Amino acid sequence: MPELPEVETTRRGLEPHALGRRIEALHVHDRRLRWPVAENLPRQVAGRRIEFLTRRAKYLLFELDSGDRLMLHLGMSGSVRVVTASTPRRLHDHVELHLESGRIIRFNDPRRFGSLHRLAADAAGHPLLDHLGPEPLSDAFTGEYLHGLARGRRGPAKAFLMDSRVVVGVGNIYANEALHRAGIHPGRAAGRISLARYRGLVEAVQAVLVAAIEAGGTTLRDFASTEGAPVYFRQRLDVYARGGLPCRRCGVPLRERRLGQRSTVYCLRCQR
DNA sequence: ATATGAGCCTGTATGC
DNA sequence: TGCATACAGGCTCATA
Repeated sequence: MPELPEVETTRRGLEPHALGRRIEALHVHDRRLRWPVAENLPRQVAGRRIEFLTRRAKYLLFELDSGDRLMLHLGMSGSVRVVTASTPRRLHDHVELHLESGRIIRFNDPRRFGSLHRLAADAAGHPLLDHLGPEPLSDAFTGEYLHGLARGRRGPAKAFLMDSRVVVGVGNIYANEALHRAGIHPGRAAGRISLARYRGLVEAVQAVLVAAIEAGGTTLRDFASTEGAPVYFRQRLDVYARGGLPCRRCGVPLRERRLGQRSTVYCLRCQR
């Protein structure tokens, strides 16, 4: 499932193929994504040039010379490949961005939890972006910030960390990893964690994300020649999907339970 | 206001 | 072997 590192790696892989290119056409083969793709989208972006490719949370933003932005979310199972017209379409290739270079950016998404929107140049914002918290790798994401926001909250730390209004880009895998690294029990009330420990959590989140982005960067050299982005990076994970296996730090078997409808793995001894 | 649960989907793994 | 069922999860929405 694409988390922030996968999205960022996708952005970097796409950038050399997209930047400065004109969009010849946008083909939508299946509109039924997380939200239906607007019917007039193709004609709104046809002929526009891609000036920048940026990222906000897990959204990829194609900034066009019209001032509009194309906003692509990979959802859970989405991935992108750069191909040419001779590459046959695969099952679940829902959207194609045909570039004047002859390259095609193909979006594949079996579960269709992804989405594609247009942000109009004159629009102030977008409902999906307006309430997002800070980027985890930005200066705004600090122990002080988390500690202050958590005041009085009784909900579990893990849910707090995964709340996109608190901080974006921390999905289930990296929430599990970061909490283990920071020694915080995922079920602990968010409001009952000290400032010092929140500082440690921020460091842990950043370390885990940076490591994953670097792993992605080495896995993936060129989108066109590697047939696109692998959805998963084979990064070493300490706790995720390791329930019952020994904790890498202390050796005690890791616990696994569901917390907030999500699989949660932690060490009873290292995480308090 | 915060907190919790449902639901969108389909590929994969498991159970009978 | 086949079929049925459970599970995975990012995100928003509805409800407590």
